[in-house]
Amino acid sequence: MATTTAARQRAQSKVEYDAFLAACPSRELLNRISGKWVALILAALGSDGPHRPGDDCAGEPRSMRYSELSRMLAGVSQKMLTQTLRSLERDGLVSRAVVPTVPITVTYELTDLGISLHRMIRGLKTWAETHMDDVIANRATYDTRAD
Amino acid sequence: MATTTAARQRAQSKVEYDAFLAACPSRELLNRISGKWVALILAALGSDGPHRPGDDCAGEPRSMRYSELSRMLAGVSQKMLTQTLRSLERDGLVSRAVVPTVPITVTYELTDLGISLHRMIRGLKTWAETHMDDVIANRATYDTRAD
DNA sequence: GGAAGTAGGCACCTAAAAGTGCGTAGGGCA
DNA sequence: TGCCCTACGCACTTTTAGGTGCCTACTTCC
Repeated sequence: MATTTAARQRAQSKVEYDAFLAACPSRELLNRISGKWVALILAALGSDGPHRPGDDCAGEPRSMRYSELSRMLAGVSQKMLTQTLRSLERDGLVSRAVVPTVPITVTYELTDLGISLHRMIRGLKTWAETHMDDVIANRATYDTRAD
Repeated sequence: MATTTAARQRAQSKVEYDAFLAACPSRELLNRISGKWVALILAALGSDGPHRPGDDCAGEPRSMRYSELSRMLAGVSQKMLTQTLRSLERDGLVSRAVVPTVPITVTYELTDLGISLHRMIRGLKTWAETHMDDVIANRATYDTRAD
């Protein structure tokens, strides 16, 4: 007995929509880069370090060691750094190289795909720097208005 | 007694780094757009609906009603739709207008700032569509290699 | 010979985001 | 006359990203 035909219809389209969402490349990209440390690592390997406020951050991509990254991204835990680097390596965005020096060291570097992504993120950063002030301002007026 | 001087040094830089992160505009932008429904709502109001696979999605921004959005984004719960719309309105990215028709209706529309953000997200979407396949492929090879 | 660096692994815990379910108040409609 | 529509609000639960702490083996330095 079809007590609720409209509801049934909606449930169906919801299932389809969820399936669509799961396969959506934009969605996956957002999931990929919205991790707390992903953008930071990409920025560090792309040589626009967050600790130089003055420069315009157009450095060459370079390779960095695990401990070097750990010091640069001062707030990151070892677990999260390892985890994030692994997932980035898995996706072919960074490459990992073990160097058999006296104490063994590991270096990480952006791949071509990673460099491409890093450039896109730089565009995102540009938008943020030019427009986020407006957003913050709007937020403030909205909050005071709601008093 | 300074048992661990290096550790103390790291703790200090961690605090500074965390403070830096909290104020970073790029970080805030990522937090803003990485919400599950944010990009979908922006896309819907910007008229590149996710359900038209063929077109190149260069439509005009248009205003939509709450229920219209709710049907288009079939998977969204009413709570999340309201919550996300509110936060977008708070940030000045969409505008809300109550229309006193027979049953009261509410329409939402992109502001100029919202349109600007939407254009940037479209660039992100372009990157995703051209490169995410590679990422998925890399992921697959990595996983099989790790067997 | 204990501290510190080398690059992590493993288990548990927390806090925030998202989902679920129920209620509203007024009206249309079969 | 009892259900559905409008656009939500509120309380509860689930999921998961991220954090904390403790462990490894080996080596060098003081």
